Amino acid sequence: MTINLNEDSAEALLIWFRVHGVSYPWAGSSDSLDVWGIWVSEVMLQQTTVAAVEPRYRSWMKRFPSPEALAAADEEEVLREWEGLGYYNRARNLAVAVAEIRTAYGGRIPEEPAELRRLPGVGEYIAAAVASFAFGKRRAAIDANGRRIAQRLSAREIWDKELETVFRSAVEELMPLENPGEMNAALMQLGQLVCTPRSPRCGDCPLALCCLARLEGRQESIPPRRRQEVIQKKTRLAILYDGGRILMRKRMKGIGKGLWVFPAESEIEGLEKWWEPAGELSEQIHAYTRYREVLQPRIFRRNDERGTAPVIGLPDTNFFPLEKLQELPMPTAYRRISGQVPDILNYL
DNA sequence: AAAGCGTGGAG
DNA sequence: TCTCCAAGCTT
Repeated sequence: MTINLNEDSAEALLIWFRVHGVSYPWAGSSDSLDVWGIWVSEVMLQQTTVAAVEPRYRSWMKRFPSPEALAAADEEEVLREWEGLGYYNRARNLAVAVAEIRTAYGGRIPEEPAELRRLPGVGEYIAAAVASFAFGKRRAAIDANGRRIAQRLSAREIWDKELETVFRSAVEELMPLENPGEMNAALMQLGQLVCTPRSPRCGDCPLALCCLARLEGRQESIPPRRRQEVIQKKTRLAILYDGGRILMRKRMKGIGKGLWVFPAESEIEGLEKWWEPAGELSEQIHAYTRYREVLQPRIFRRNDERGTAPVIGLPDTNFFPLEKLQELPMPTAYRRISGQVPDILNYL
């Protein structure tokens, strides 16, 4: 197997990057290395688009400008700040990692990839990215962009250990001694702007001449599309309103762990006995991994205000005053629902 | 080691 | 509207 990367193509790539590359807020300059910001950006950017990350990165760095600031925050607030980005374990891992850094490294973020790699939430990619961007190490950070580029350069339909080894050593060999991270950034942005998953702009590509997929006209079909079926679900939600407070449930495991949600009607013990429907809110779609769930929220109020307290029969729940919902981390679909609740209450 | 983990933007 | 998939990691 071959990858036709040489000094000339690497040079062409870097020149392309300097002309067409985009500078993001997390790009540390050589004189003001912001290690923390680079790390945060890498975590946010995993499986998440640059467009979605940019505004959230700014607010996160404002609230948690240093590892210490994050280490001092409680989980609820950390998740609230992460809300909307998804994959909430990333935020939890980051919080655990900064706590470890405080105790094991005296608050100093380690420079060596092997040490970074031991922190929770830091895998091969992020370790290499931080080491190269923040500390100038010659380590290839290979992400989805890099894999796609490698597959197209070599016209291989599968990404395997062999291709990884060949590509990694080729990249690391060509990384300049001065600012080697620029090579990683160049590859990623090439994948983002030119060597895109669909309709790659080969006419603008500095590597077009050494690309086998392009040579064979197979750039559109490498890598092959993956397709998986979407499972449809429909869930009725119970928004229980009692004495100015709303019932919420905290998810303790699985999807949305640590986030607060409105319980499903089916989860409430004796719903008809204690509660009466008082209005409907508009449906919301909660799409996650391979599910597409339609949420149908209904407001309920106590059918007998003077009776004994109703049985909820559901653990990890609590009634919160309306203003408090603002502070609870929720999945975004539930956040949209919570935004409608005050309007409905005006009619009660 | 295959599957779980969220969401929004782009086409 | 619908499909694809993104600067991955963990178990």
